[in-house]
Amino acid sequence: MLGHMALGDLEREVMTQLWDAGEPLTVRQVHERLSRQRDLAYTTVMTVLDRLAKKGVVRQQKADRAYKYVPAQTREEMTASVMLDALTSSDDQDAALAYFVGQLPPDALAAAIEAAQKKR
Amino acid sequence: MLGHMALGDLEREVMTQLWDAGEPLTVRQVHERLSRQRDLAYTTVMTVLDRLAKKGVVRQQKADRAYKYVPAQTREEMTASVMLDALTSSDDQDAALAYFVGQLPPDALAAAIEAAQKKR
DNA sequence: CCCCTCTACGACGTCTCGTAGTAGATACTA
DNA sequence: TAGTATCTACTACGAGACGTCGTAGAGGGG
Repeated sequence: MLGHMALGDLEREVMTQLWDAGEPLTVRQVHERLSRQRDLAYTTVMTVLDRLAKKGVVRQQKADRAYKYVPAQTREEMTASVMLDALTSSDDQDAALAYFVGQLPPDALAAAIEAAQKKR
Repeated sequence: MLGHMALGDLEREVMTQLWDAGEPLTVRQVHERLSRQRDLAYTTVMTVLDRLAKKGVVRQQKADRAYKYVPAQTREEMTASVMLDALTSSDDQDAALAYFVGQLPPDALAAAIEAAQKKR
């Protein structure tokens, strides 16, 4: 159930906070961080986090009284998932991948391959 | 304005017809082809084509009385666009690309690179 | 016992999308 | 010329996603 639904703007902002934090955050903490830039009700943030949890994009872990929320995937994994989804749900995977690769700056591609190689 | 809005299911089916046809089609022609598999009103197809045109995904060309519709991009281009969009709209392009590449079957990647190379 | 903090649940407006009907223009046809 | 078929334009409506909150209720701390 993790695949291929798009996140809304606010949902993406919330994810950004979670990723940037690097550790599980409570609703209150996310709300605080977002409040530096926007004016949002506490419950709004709660609702969004709840929906993200239902989508499987974040996980909740009970911590004391409150829940802490943590992304189910890293930023890169999520981005790569979306790309992979686009690719595999297409009827022309080979051609599409070729075209995609062709549009990439060649050095970026080389760097990515090397980085991927090193990871194994 | 061509970037990054997702197509619905029916919209995708219509695009498939246009791509498969390989030539501009009228509403009627698209409707006929879709009717082989589904039961749809003529105007439904018209609405969808119209919306696709407003999104810039297809172009209309006046032909005689009726419009003909033609995809603005090839299948591969569209798929690659979506992938590229996901990548560039991310905060971690390098890592995401590396991760993506790492998830690909190695031979698929090699084949794609070769195909892309040959194209220039 | 009262207050603060959380979560649970419901609500409402807006947009997108699937689905379609009706009206009006144009053209073919008897 | 009057009628019929064919197109586009415009409107509509229900469902689902999302942004945005409010209220209710549970549980801990003074």
